[in-house]
Amino acid sequence: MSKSYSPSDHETRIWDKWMASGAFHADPSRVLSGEAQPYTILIPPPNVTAALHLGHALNNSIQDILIRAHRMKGFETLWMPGTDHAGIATQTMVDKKLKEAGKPGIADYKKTELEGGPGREEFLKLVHEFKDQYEERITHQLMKMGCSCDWDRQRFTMDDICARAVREAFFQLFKDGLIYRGKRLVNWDPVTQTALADDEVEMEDVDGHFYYLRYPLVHETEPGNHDPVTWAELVRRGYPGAEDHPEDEQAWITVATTRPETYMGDTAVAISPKDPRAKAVSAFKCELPIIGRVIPIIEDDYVVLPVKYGGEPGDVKAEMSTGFLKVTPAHDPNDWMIGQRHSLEPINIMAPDASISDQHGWEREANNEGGHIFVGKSREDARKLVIAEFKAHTVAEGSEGSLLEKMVPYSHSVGHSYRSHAAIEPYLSDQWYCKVSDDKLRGNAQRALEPNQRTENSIKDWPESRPKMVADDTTDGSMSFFPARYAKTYETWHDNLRDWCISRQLWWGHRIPVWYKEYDSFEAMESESDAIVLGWLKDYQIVSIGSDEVAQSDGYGDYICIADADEKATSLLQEHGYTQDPDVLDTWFSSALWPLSTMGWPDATAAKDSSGIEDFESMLAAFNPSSVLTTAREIITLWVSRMTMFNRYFLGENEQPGKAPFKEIFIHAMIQDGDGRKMSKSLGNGVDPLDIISSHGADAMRFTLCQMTTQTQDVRMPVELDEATGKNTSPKFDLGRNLCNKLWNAAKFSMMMLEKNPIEPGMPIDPQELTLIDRWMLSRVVDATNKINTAQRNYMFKDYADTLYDLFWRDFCDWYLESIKPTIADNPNQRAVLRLVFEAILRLMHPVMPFITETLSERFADIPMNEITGFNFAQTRTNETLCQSGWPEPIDELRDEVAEEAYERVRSLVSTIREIRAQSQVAPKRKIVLHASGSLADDIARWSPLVETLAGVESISSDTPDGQAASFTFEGAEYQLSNLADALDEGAEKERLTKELATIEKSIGGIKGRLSNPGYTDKAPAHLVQQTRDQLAGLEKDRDATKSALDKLA
RNA sequence: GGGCGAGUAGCUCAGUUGGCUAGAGCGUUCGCCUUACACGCGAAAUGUCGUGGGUUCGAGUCCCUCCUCGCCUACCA
Repeated sequence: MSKSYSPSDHETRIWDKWMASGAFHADPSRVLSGEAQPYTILIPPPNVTAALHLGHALNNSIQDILIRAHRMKGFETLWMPGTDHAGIATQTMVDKKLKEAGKPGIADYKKTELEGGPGREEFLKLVHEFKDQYEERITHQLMKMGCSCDWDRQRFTMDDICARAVREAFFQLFKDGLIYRGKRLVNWDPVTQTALADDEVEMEDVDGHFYYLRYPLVHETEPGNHDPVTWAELVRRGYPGAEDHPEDEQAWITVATTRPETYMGDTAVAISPKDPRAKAVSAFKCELPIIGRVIPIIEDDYVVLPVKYGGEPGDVKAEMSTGFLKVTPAHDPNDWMIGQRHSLEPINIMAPDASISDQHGWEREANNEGGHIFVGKSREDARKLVIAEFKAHTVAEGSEGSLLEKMVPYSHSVGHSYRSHAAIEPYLSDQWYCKVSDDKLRGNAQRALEPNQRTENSIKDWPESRPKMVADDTTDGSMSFFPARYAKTYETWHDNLRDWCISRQLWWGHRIPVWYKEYDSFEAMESESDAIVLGWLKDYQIVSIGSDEVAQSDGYGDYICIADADEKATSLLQEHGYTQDPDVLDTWFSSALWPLSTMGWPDATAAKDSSGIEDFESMLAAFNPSSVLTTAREIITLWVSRMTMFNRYFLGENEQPGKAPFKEIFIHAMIQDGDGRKMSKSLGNGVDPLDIISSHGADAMRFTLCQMTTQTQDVRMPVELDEATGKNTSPKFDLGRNLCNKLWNAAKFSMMMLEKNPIEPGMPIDPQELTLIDRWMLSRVVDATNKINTAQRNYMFKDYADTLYDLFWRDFCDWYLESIKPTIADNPNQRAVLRLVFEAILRLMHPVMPFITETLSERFADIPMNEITGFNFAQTRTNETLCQSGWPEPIDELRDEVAEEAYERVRSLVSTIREIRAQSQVAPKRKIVLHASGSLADDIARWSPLVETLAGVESISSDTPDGQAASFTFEGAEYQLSNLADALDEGAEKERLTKELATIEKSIGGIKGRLSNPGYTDKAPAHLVQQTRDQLAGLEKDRDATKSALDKLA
């Protein structure tokens, strides 16, 4: 074996071996027949937008650790791999790449499409190419990391099987009235020109201003005619402060806004009914300057009173507002609500690119309105122009002051697209919604939570629909978060849930399976849609809607949704004048179906036929619900919730909700750089997993990531630029690399020992016949195995890694291997223990460090193992490879407290001697003599030759040393070491003992203080007090022995 | 504004229900190529456990106050 471990020499070969062995392939029949318990993980499908980063490496390492451990424990494991089409992200990315390459972008293809050419199709071809490329890259990365997914079953969220699930889900929800179309304000991304869901909007702080705009007050004499209202009139009506203005001039009110450019869409000004000015002005109207539109003044409780009139001091709105609120229903969600309450017609003043437009709802010319100078301007330019215009004009000719009363700097947070980063425009449009607020979706997502993780309020609002039937019931109350605190995030999200906008104005994604046709009259629509159902579509399950709010507002329209529309149905619809909705579904709609679609739902036979995977029909029954979902916390709302709602909804039967899609959800930390910043491309602080694999090896990376995975929400990884390669790396990975190297060498050394003196097959060995050190080592393995099992059960990955490290490095290398050096050659039982313990260590390490352990396992394959009674391994399908071999399952009786205690004394004695050697500067190779008599001499005789080997002791003498010697205390008695040097430095020896004495005295002081406190002796548990007394007694003995040694020197 | 998390050695982090003199890795110092491993071995130094209070015989751990940082969420009058 080479001097050090070189990962690249082995990883590829080992990977190929695993793939050839079929070790990762899940067999549902073993689950259904009861041969094995299922253990399932669904990969959070990575976006095909980019290569995997370190966060993915962490996420997938964790999943692989869990999967490999359970495989070895005898579970039938399925790790379902796949990728996500990531609609908006991918489409944007491809567009960007095309433009960078100087090729036509999506705008050009859209133009072609409008001209009747094949724009959409052609563009999608390019996206598919991009997707194929990245999917391959991602798959390759996962394989390099060692991910033991069932690669034969890999899915993509837009493949045939997943697409069928999407169509069926949409159909069912549509049929059940849980999908509807609505005309309302959505989060509009003007750059990508699509609607976004609430959680795709990121809030960012923006420095802006409050603009105070004056709107002149008018009487409307008759529609289209109005006269100015004077301040004198307001004075008469008791408007506070009106008397401060010239009485014959036109009066105005002032509105405060951060978005003056939307004033063209104002349809009212609102005032609180509690405002003392309300009565005085509500009979009047306002005239929008420049445009000339006359709008009413309405009273609405939503409006906050300014501080002056009784508003809460400290409330930003009360502090900054004037009490008059401009109402722009088409461009502000709150104004939309006010508009609904007061039946105001919204006026949309923007084009989809957020430029000011009079072609999208603002009938400027028809209504003879001004403001043409704003048309065509971007939001930003329009704002500047509005401000300039207001500044340049006065309320009426000759009046004082401009229409722009003042500007006040104001910083607030504004929604931005998580993709284009453009400011979100609340925009009025027709969109499809999923009624997730329905109890059958939201309610059952809440009920899925384990009751101990739910809040009282939530249990009150959404009581369980039925009690748990059996212990492992996977419906209500079956889903737990780890760490538990994340259950709260999940619950709160549902508490505030609004209906989910599922349509996206994109090309890349699942096309909405709805066809539309317009009719001249309601009767025509009715009769034809009846005819359709009975006629040319009679072979299909269809739902037709001709009377929802949008359909009616558009005239007479009919929407048809067909269950699993095939090409024939599609062409029939086209023949009859129906066109398919051009929009696609939100990516998360298909992601939400991941636990179902990957298992072949709704039609496993079709899935079998199209994929050629014979056992597809058994998958759902065998592997849903999955065991655990491993993901990052940002996904709780986007994904976990939706998967839960859909799984329960679609697997429900007889009005009863179905099972939750997973039993446990593990939320892992996010990796940040050394300064606590997110790793990102733009900051250049990202670390590429493949770079680490090539510099340190996959196992080193995995161990380090595992070791970093604590229960906190963030972990930091200092990033450094490797000058040699020009790539980012982190010194943290050295930990893993060093461990691998140590393992390699320990294996080399063990093998050397076992080859020199081969193990011979024999009868099972009784652990009681083993030497102290062997019983100790076995006991340590038992202890570590228990700790690791607990750590795995609770997703405490750092505990797992630390336990491995301590067991292997500290116990096995530092003490066991060093201890057996003198005896292994002559003790066949010891060789059996070495072989077995090393095997157990390899298996315990394998889930974290699969490549090196498999490699070493190959090397050890020919070295026989003797059975040690009670040291068992789990039953698995085969032991052909280490990754399929059984997990250590030693019986508890191998935990040997006596051996642990005895060896602890050896270690303590050895450490004491080593300390003296170091302090007295004994030459490292020099052998010394230990003088000990009495019971310690007997013990050492039994422990022999451990102390000699470990402490560099040549012999143990029961005589007192005749010449120079160093004294030390051990367990309260005085002993000597001699032959430390050719001549002992008495001064140094005295100094050492004096220092030692001071340390002991200090400890005694502390302990005496505690014992002299009556509160302690009276109230603390008796065993603790006794322990303290024993400790004091021990220390006093040590003190006396040290003193006597010191006296002898003097 | 609401919620969550973090603040422990120079750095990255552990520290279960309060209970031996607060730990690990890296880094640092000293000595070593001691029958695998210098990616190593042996030894050592380094802490007012963010602040201030409280409960207790006893607090890194429980309660309250405040400070700093991060994340989520709400808010464009």
